[in-house]
Amino acid sequence: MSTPQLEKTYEPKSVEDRWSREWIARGYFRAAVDHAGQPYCIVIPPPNVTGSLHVGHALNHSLQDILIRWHRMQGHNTLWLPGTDHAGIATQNVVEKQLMAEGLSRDSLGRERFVERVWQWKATSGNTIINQQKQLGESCDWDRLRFTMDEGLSTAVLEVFVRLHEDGLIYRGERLINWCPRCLTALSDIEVEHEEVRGKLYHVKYPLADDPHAVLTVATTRPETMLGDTAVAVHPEDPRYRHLIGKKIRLPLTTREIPIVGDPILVDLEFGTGAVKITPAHDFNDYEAGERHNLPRIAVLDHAALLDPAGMQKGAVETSVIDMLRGLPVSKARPKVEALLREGGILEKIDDHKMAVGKCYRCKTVVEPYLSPQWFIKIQPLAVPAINAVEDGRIRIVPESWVNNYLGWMREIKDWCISRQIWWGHQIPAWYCLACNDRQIVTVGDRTTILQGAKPIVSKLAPSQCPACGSRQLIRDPDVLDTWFSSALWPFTTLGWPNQTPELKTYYPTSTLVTGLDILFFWVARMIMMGLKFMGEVPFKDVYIHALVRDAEGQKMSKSKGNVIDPLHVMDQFGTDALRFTLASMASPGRDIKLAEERIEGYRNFANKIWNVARFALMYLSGPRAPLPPAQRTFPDQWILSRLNYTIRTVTAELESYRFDRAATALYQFIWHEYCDWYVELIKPVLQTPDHPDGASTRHTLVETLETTLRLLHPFMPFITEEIWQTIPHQGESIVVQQYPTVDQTRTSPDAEEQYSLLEQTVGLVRTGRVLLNYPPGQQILFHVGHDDPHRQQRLQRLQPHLAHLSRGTAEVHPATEWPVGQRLRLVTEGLSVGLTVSGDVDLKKALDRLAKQLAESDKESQRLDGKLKNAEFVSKAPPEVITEHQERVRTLSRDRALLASSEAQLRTMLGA
RNA sequence: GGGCGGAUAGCUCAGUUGGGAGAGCGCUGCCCUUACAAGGCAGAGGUCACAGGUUCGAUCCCUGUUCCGCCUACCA
Repeated sequence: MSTPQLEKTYEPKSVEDRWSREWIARGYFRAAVDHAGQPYCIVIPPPNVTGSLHVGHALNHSLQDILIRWHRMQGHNTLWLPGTDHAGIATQNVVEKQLMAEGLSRDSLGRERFVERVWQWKATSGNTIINQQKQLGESCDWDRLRFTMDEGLSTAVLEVFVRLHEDGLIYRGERLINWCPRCLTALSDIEVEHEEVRGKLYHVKYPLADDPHAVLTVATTRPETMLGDTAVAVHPEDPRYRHLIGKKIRLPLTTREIPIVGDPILVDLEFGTGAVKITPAHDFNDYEAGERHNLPRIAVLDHAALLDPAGMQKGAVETSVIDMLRGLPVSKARPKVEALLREGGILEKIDDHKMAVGKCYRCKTVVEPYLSPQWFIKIQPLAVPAINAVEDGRIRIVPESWVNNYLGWMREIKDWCISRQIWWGHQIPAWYCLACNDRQIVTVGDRTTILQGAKPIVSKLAPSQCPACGSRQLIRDPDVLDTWFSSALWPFTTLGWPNQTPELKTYYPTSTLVTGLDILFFWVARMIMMGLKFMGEVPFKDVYIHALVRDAEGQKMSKSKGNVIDPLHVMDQFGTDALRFTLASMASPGRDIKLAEERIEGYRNFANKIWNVARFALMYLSGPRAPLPPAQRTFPDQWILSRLNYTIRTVTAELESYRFDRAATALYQFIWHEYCDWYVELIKPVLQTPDHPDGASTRHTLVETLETTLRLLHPFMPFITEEIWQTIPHQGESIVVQQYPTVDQTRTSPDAEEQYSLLEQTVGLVRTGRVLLNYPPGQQILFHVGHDDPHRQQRLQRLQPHLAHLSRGTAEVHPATEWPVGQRLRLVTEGLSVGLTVSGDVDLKKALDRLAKQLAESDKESQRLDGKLKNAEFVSKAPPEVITEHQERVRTLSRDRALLASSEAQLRTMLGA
């Protein structure tokens, strides 16, 4: 009988390519509503269509694939739904860069041709990450691949927009919003990254209007915005200034006078000078203060964050100043203003000052508060149900520590600015009648602005005429929606909503959402709000939040730092399974992952270990195999089955609580240190003896355990498990669709486990003795073993052949008191004695050191325990079982001690002789 | 400013009802023993950040301190 041969080392590359194609071709990942089993569905966090697989994706996707493969094997009706996100700003940037290289620009093409161009780009480059995902072995239903700009999803976006508008939850208005002067678009609050910088605090003396010699000194970090000041605020209870409230300031560099107002919210008595300038058009706090005091808003910066002559004119800035500053960016204007103030003798001082600046999360340009008409979602009515869903447990966030984070954010959530001034995305379904809005629609050059107050006609389809005046002259709102608007709908639009599809009925609510912390607010919170609003049900039951992947030093990976670990490179070098297993094993909750290549290499070695133990099994598999009931099998077989059962229980329980790290550790421990290190060594004598009476049963256990273990491991290491599984005896066509192992109590054997503990302890002692006496590993030795406890003494008797084999020698099993007289080294632990014959002239120094050390440790421990037992309070208050345990330990220690001491004495005699 | 998380072996991290401190990697020594040198065996290495408190007993529970990380915030 010929058995298949495996190469000596595992070569992942060809195996992975072959199986990732084959699995898809055979349709194993395809879901169908009429499949048997309870539905289990995950929608993938759609990566940017511009993206390529980075290690964060690798982690995120590996964990999802583990969950999905696990549930598929458990017989669930499993759907993992893949897709990509159109990533408005990012994608537009990519294509614009391409155009620039061709000497073209977005504006030169015009909107329609530009959008066409982006679609072209998507058709050629948009599948990069999808192909890489397949390489990672992701078992998504690829036939259901979705894109946020698909026709179906786009219809859903229109539906949602119109319904929210009808419900009064979407409105348009002029507000101060975050504006990226490079992307030339609005951003939502959470698209702004705050970064602490060292800035300066300028103290500027503002003269009073009715007494130019009296001044009020204000403190500001942005002196150039003073041109748009419309008031100065002091605290109404500030004895220094409160008499000034109601008076006026002559605003320097302008010809304006502005009022002094009292504002307890804006002003902090302790900070700066206690007087604050108010610039409602360029600062969020000032904007609100302006509302409270009915102040005008004067914008002195334009949409590119350049000093705007028109704005300055409106602000009555002195003509010479306007000429000096016109068209300058803030960075250049600030020193000029500073110089002007200094010349005017009104710059009191400049202090160093720590402050936070907001930057665009896409391009890192400093974001400006910018006054402009935008679309918003009134968020409070959506947030309340989303808070409830988490509070009452309909949604479980894992790890739980993020719950408060979520709730805190949701309770203070502000209206969501959803309009973006870009071209790539879902264009807002709103039209304006030119006739009715002639005063609100202004065209300057080729730039049309729809001012606040214009009346939009919101509709899924383009209206043919104005319902008010019947005019057919309509223009569409040029803005597109925030990308997160469509991804907030992802869990139900991907399943066919707004159509009531069978998929929607079967798989919604989805089971688990796996994501990184960074998009908890961007995405998760919004999906919950939208899911509850439009489906009336939570979008998923569990949210598992995993860590961030950092480099080995704990630094965030970034291209500019050059410390990125490229998952594709790593997969190429060490194998995909090794990478996946590494990421899973490091996914401990609440801790970031510091990824070093050595770790991946370590798990590459693990894969190789599995490969080789499979080779071993194949090598000895010829011959009959007999499946006896567990109780009738040999001790090693009973033991490994018991351990296997324990491992199945552990892995399953850990996966149920999303402890991928502990599940991975359990698998590693079992496979390497129990199956390979001990079980395989224990059964070698049987396998290597032709026609051994236990041969048939042992071969069966060997392969049964291996096969079960492969299934247990498959979600973590899909490729190698499939490859090996195919070569060993198995039923079925692929491990992908086999049943996940379940606990079987008949496999558990406490007796075999006890037997094993004694074996391990004994063999360990003999091997230690070997090293102490410098006996080479290959040399056969004679040794005695005995135990104080008669029950264990009997066990040793039964273990005799295993002891002899694993210790490479001849084992004499007798109670220590009956050992024949002779020169030997005796090692003792917990009542177990092992004696190695000392022959020839060996160096006994190492052995003596070891005995001395153990004696010292034993004494120390005895003293500690004695101390506790002599403590009356301990004896009276500690639970009885703890006390007896302590007493037992003291007894054992003193018996061990006596034997060790006699052994030491004997060695000394031998040395002296 | 507020909130959260972390501090355990040289490094990365486990440690779930408080009672003898663990793993992986690295390191040291001995071995090419026919599954595997990407390996085997043995071993060294830890006042569990610091200070108090609760308890018979604390790595674990409580309080405070220090250091690090993250999130969040309108000190101009």
